[in-house]
Amino acid sequence: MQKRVPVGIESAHCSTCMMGHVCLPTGMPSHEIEQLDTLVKERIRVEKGQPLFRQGETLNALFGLRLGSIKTQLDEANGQHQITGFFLPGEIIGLDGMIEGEHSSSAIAMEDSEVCVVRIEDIDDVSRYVPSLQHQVRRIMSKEIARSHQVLLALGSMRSEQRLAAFLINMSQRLSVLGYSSTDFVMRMGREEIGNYLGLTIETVSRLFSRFARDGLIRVSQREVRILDMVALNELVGKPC
Amino acid sequence: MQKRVPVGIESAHCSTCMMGHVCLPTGMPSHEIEQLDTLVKERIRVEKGQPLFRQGETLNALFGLRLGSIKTQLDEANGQHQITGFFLPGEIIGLDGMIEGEHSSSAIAMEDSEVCVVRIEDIDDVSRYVPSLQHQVRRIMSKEIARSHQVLLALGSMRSEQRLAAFLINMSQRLSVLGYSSTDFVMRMGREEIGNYLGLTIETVSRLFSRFARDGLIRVSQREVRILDMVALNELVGKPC
DNA sequence: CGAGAGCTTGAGTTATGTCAATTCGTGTGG
DNA sequence: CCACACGAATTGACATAACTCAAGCTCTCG
Repeated sequence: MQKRVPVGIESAHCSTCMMGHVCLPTGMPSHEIEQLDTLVKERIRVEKGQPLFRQGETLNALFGLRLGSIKTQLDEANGQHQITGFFLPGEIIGLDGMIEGEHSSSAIAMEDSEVCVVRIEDIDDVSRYVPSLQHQVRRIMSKEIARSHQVLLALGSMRSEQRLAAFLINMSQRLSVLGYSSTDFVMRMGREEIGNYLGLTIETVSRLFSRFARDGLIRVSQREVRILDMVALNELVGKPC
Repeated sequence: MQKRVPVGIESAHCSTCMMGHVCLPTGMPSHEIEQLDTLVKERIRVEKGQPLFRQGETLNALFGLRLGSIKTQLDEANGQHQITGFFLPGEIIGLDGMIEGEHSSSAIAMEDSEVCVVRIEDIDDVSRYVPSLQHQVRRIMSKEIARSHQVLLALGSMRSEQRLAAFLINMSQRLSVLGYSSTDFVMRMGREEIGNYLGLTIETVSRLFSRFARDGLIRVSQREVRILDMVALNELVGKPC
């Protein structure tokens, strides 16, 4: 069985896609969204653990996550890596590395996933008659910059418990936008991945989950989380020292 | 005296600008660069310590740094802040926050500086007849994403000495592109700012400078640095543990 | 020349990492 | 269906990198 498989394109139209309201077309008027329908010519299924793309590969497309979850990471020469983002359905992957036509990070599926392929040159074509598409792309890139600055803030100026609290709040918010419960969810990533992302060891992450649970902030069992005291979590992040 | 002053626009043409080769027009053919000459209608001088813009202000332009140096930072409710970038001449500021038309960070001059103002709507106008301008903007935004991911890597997975080494290497490289010596330069930021940026305290940064000097990697006096052993610095970053 | 900001250095504390042992959970094969 | 095996998570004891607090130094600028 292949690891990275094109799938039928029958319903690959932005105008009819369930994710439209949280994906690339967010906020565009419906008559313009229809004009995006030529944009996605291909969809790809990626198996859990397999790469959507690898750092250094040639880049000619963006990917809209339709289903599943994907992490991006910088791979270092010494075999280490730093996770730079966890992506949920509706989010766009591959925005870095539009530089010299080469991906500057790797993207790996955390569960069986499916992405819409949006080729860069098609973006240019379509935006000739849908100028607002340019705005959308800029908006999304800008959002990615702002997002990574937020992570920077966490890694640069928060203590471990604040980082994890911020992480949980962030997951909660993004999942609730997708229509899931904001208090009750399953994390798609393991402790090690959380630790790597937050610049902490797996043991520290584990201890923090236990402590949060003991203090009544959350209930946690493996990857299932229930947030019991969102107010306290927010206070933890907002009021340091 | 005003803190943020428009200056004469006499030579504000990208085609004749000294910074052209490292700024927005990088890599564009000269006949297209000429078409950018309508893009910059205004230049602004910002005094040392003064903001070019503040987090939350309305955004309608990007800024190309012409002269001086500027830092960007996220301001937190509690008065703290996290520096997210140090910018040198030729670099573009204001790429985050193209989201909801609001700056998501503040930009503050670290010395008397001067920026070219590029209004967003002018970008859209001009790119109608200079399509490659879109590519440039995407390229620059992409680069900013990749850059912040690199910082993320530093904060997430490097020890203090590696972070400082990476910082020095990065400064060295960027300055040499600007035509300055890559081994001998003056840092525009103080110890506190370096510490904030790298997620370290001022004392740790100071001790690291002393240690690097003692070990013969650099010579340092206040903000003047001379890199003596670039190889060792690179090894420090590349080969952890 | 004096004052203040910025930097350095030392001594002691602490948050987080490291190492190691144990438990839990899930999937596999007998 | 059970038992085993393996990876993931937890927990404890200990080590240490980095922080905090504090004192003193050194530029710079007025």
